[in-house]
Amino acid sequence: MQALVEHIEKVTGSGNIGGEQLLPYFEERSYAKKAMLQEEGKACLWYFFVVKGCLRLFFTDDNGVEQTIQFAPEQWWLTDLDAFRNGRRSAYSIQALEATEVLAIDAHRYALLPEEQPLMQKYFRLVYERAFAATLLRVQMISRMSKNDFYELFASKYPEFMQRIPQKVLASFLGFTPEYLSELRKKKMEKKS
Amino acid sequence: MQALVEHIEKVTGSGNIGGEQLLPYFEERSYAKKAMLQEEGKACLWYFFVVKGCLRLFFTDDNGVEQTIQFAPEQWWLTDLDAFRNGRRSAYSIQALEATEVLAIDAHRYALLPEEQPLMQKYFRLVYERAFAATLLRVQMISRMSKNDFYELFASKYPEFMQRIPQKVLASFLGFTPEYLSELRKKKMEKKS
DNA sequence: CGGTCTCTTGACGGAGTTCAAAGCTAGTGG
DNA sequence: CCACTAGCTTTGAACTCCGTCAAGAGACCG
Repeated sequence: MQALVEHIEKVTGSGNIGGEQLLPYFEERSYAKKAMLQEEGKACLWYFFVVKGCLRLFFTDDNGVEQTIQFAPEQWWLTDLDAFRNGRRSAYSIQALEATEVLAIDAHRYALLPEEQPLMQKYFRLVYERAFAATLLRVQMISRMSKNDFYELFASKYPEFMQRIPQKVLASFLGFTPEYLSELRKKKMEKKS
Repeated sequence: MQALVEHIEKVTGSGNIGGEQLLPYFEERSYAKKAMLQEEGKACLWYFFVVKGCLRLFFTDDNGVEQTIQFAPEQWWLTDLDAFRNGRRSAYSIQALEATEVLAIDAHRYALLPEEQPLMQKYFRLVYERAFAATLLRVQMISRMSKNDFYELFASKYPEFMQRIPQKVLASFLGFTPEYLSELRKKKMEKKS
């Protein structure tokens, strides 16, 4: 809970938030590496805030290949937002990439939260405003840059994060095949030497 | 102003909003077709809510080709959010695709608005929550589908909108060249007959 | 009517995918 | 603590989608 309180203070710029007011809305949970937090096609009941570790959101395409849409390391929120908001079945699965601790909130309490805790109205407004701006940037990256350039940009921006995740998963996130990622890595090594 | 009030009521589910409270925050403006509302490289001072008509957000790439990032038809908000929020120069231009009426708000009043009008806190939270969810879907579309499939999906989802915009602009939004769009259209016509 | 801007057509090339097979690594059970 | 196996990563060849270039046909504005 402390991790969330810190994040709220950081985002809203307010100090002295009583964590105990927020406690009843959430459940604290721990998952082992590779544990599934949400399965494709099932009801989407939870929204997760990552305290420690890392999650990924993915689906399985027509060829049976897992395609990763989003990562959520520490201090990120993750769910199939569309399904969660509208009470639909999730189009995605969520899996822990590492041993991960989360705060989980259900749709009912998520709806109450901003109404009962006014600061959360502001908190979520700012969180989404940022997330939206970041996603717009990503749309641009994906559609304007070559896959090679996108890979290099990602590699230079999040070098330590690349150590944490399997290449296969990274390839699907960046939007190409593991084979091609392998080729890019090879080229890059050759250039450096 | 009426158009914004209706949108606020629709999004928040609240009735009876006093439009006169909101009036001092905004300026009502009209633009002719092809008018520029914002120019690449200049300060990003305004956030636009489209009352009537349609705007587009674009930049000019290294080859001098205009690349369209977003459209904003009636009831959409549009600006370079990153530049607007952080007081930076805009990386994009904004142009009217048709004769367009907007409500414009500057960064100062935009910051005050949710603080002074509590309902707007909720309104913007919901607007961004939706926009974020929609953009995530778009990221998926762009990166997982072939350009052909993406075109067909867009064509089936927004047939009337496609009539409103030049093909060149549509091609850059969908992420490919006008030449290739032309080829796709041809293929589709042949299939239908 | 002209002239410019937009849309179409076709030839060609290159980036990225698919398929198949061989080396590597890491987790598992004995 | 080692050996085995399943999955991950690398390699290479063939192929496909889509961008680039160039040139012609329409469409729109003065």
